[in-house]
Order: sequence, then structure tokens, then C-alpha cells
Amino acid sequence: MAGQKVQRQTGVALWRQIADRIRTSINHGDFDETGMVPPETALALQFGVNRHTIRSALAALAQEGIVRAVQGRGTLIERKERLSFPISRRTRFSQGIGDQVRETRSVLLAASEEAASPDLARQLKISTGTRLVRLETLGQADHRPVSRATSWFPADRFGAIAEIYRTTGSITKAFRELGVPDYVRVVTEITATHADEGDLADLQLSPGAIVLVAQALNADLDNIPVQYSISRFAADRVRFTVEN
Amino acid sequence: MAGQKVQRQTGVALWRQIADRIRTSINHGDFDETGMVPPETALALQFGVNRHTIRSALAALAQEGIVRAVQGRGTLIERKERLSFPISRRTRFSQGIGDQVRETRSVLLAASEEAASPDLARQLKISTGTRLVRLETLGQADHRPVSRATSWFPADRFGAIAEIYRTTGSITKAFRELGVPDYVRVVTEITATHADEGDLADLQLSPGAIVLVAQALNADLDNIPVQYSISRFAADRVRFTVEN
DNA sequence: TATGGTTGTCTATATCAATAGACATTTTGA
DNA sequence: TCAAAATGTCTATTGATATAGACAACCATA
Repeated sequence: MAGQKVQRQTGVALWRQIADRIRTSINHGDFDETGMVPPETALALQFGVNRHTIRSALAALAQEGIVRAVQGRGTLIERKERLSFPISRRTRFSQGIGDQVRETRSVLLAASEEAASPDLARQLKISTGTRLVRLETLGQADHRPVSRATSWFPADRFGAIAEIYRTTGSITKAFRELGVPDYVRVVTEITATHADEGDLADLQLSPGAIVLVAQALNADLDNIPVQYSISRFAADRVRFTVEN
Repeated sequence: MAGQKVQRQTGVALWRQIADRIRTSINHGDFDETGMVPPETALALQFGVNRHTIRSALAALAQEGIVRAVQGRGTLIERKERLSFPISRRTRFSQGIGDQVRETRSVLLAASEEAASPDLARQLKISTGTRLVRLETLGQADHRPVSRATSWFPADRFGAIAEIYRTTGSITKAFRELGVPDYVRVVTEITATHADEGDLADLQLSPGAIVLVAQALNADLDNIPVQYSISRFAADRVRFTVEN
């Protein structure tokens, strides 16, 4: 926790930079011994800013429910975050993090049908214009949103997937009912960007947060693509783990 | 490119949010037909902000060398970025992106020796306090910095690795000279955060940029850990690809 | 119970971020 | 050659961000 400089005149307010750093420190376990954030005056000294700026940062974290200030005592840590999300040939949402939380759930936000764009067609190895089922889903762990995903499935094979998914809450089960006993992850692409409006709403993020974006292709056991998805994860809540 | 709302009073200035979005659009190829960014007035309408705010965003991108404004004509796209960085059992810096750029290079920034912290010891499966060689390196593609990394190696086996690396510029070759003919990636953890001071300097980033952080463990063919590294990539310049 | 350490609140001031409008300058093409 | 379209520059105003200082309120504990 040395070298705590913040940058000025960058378009990112100091209080937000500091809030992000403190959140990262909390998640890293830096304050586990006391269960408290250092005093505002100490943080102000550490970051080289006014105490009021620290208070703005802590207020943002309190708004997120991560800390709670108690007058006279200090600022208590309420909640730590960051799930480890494994990426492997058998990547599935619930299985990977099932042992890290009490309950995982997946919710269907919206379903529609559309024609494959050139980009989607290339990914799914079909011809442009082929009908696709599009699902918008939200992944939750212990009732807290972790990821939001858009998935596309060829409509000829999986036209009914929305209904089945809505009742079971599981892609794996839906595939099974539709004649795909098993499927594997072919490739995952990972990038990072700032949270957009939808991320803020669905993932309950604070503005300016970072999201990890995973674009994934799943195929059945005959290596025929069955699902292309773009998932957005709150970068503060997850880490990806690639086991080789 | 619809739904272009930006958030106010979030601690992230509008011009920075917009600069990030435009950069992403450029990298995505949205303006490839014209080779130009839309006119400032059009962007102002699209994002729902004043033209001056758009100008601030474009000025930031011009500062990065991504666009160049020409009075009377428009704003030209100078450079697109984003390398695909494969992560697999045989992940190496140069091999993966070698076919995407003309030249890859790796530069040694600093070398030192230190005792293993409890965390490092756990990762490398050694006892706390064991001597480690620590290397700070910078990965370049076509003379542009792509990643900065800190690596640790057990000093008993690899005490001379700094010298060999300095001359060869290759971890693979250095390992070979030190009796490790081959090595594999055991696990990679991927997170994302805001760029820190060192990122700004070494990776020539604009303040407020996002970095992808990859923590990786390499082992020799006897499955004995030989290297633990933390690499930081400019999120705008790379995407990770996990092939399964 | 007194004291030191901590968060809460208030006022004041300076700078950055954003909007608004007007007009100049340059390029392109009809 | 003129007009349209685009970037460049300037002034003015408002609200958010950040600093500075002072003091109140509260908690733990010696």
C-alpha cells in the first residue's frame, strides 16, 4: 500500500479514483485485521488530498453498501467482494462459483428473435440472416447481481429455449431438453471497458466502474456452435481464472 | 451505435466517458468506411452534450495519437489498436502476437533480489523468505508498449536469469540456458482496474485508462513452479483469447 | 469522568467541467 | 467562385470538484 498517488485533471474526479482504490484494498483484504478503513485524516495524508475529498470517496462506498461510517468510532467494512470465475472447456455459470457462495441464480430479463448479423453469422458459422433466438440474462450469486449476458442461439434448433430457460433458470438444462446432452466452451475473448447505462442498472454498479467483458462461443459435442454470448461482469466482484 | 447516453455527476467527466466510447468505436471498426470520426456537431447531438465537450474528448484522443483533426475536413483516424493475446498452456508473449505485428520486443526495466512474501511463497509453492529474483519488464509490439510485468523466479535455480534476459530479451531462452528446456502456463487470473502512475508512464496511457491485470504461474515439465508474474496490459490495446 | 481520537457539519474560496452563443478559418464540391 | 460543411477560437455563465479551517458530536478507554 505504498506509492498512493492520484492523478489530477484527468477527467476522473479524485474522490472516484480514491473510492476505487479503497474498494480494491478492501477486496484484497488489506484491512482485515481491524475490519475498518483507516481514519479519514490518515487516508487524506496517505493520498495527499483534503479530508473532505476522502469523505466524498467514503460516501460513495457507503452508498454501495461496502462501508458504514460510525461517528466517534470509525468506518466499518460491511462487505467484501470478488468471486473467482473459472474459464475452462466446461465453463458454466453456476458450477464455477457454486462453492464460493450459498446460492447462484440466473434470471431471464428478455427474449426475442432476430436475423444473424454478419458478425454473429461468422462466430456461429452460419449464414447471415439466419434466424437467432436472443436472450438477455442476469447472473446472481447470493442475491447480488454478478453478470449480465446477451446470448444468441440458432432458432432452428433452439426456438423454444427461452421458455425452457425461463422455467429452469439453466442453459445446461435447456440444452439437454433440446437434444444437446453436453456442450463445451470453444473460445473466450476477454476485454475491459467502463460500465454503460445498462451495467449500472442491472449490476447495481457505481458510475465509472469497470466491467470485464467476456465473449464466448459454446459448441455441442459435434463441434457445431450452439451459443454465442457476450457477458459483462462487475470487475470489482469477479476475477477470471484460466486453468491450463 | 444507438443508446448513447452518458452519466453526469459520477466523478467521471463527460469528455472522458465520451473519449473512451469513441476510442472503443474506432477499435471496433465502426468508422472504417470513411476513416473519419463523425463531425463534432453530429457527435454532440448523438451524445446529448455541447460541442465543446465533444471537442475536449477529441482533444484527448488526439493527444493519444489516435485521431488528428483537420480544419475544414474533419477528424481523421490515425491509428487503431487492440491486439489479440492468446492465453493457453503454452502462452508466451512474443509467440502469441507475433503474427499480428511486425516486431515484438521485451525490455528489462529493472532487476533485484528479495525474500518471498507469504503470498508469493504460496503461489510458487516454496517457503516464506526464500530468495527470489524479481524482474520488471516491458513488452512492446512494433515499438509501442503493450504490457508491463513483474516476475519472480526462485533465486537458487535462476539467480542468473536477469543477465541472460537482458541480453536475449526472451524468458524462454533464459530458461533454456538455465536448464529448463520447456515450461507451461499452470493458471492465469484476470482482473481489471484503473491505470496507476506506473502504467501511465510505462504504457504511455492517458489518465483514467483501464488496465487488464493477468497474474500467471508457469511451471517446468515436472510441474515445479518456475515463474510467477503480474502483467498489466493497456485494455484498449489488447484482448485476451482463451482457446479451449 | 476526562481525554484523545474519530466522524459530522458548516462556511468560504479557487479551479475544473460543461453549456451557450458568436464568429473566424479552412476544405470540399457544386 | 461561391456556398456548405467542417474545425478553430473567443467570451460569458453555471454547477461540480477540491481545498482550507473551525468546531460540534460521539465513542472508547485510561
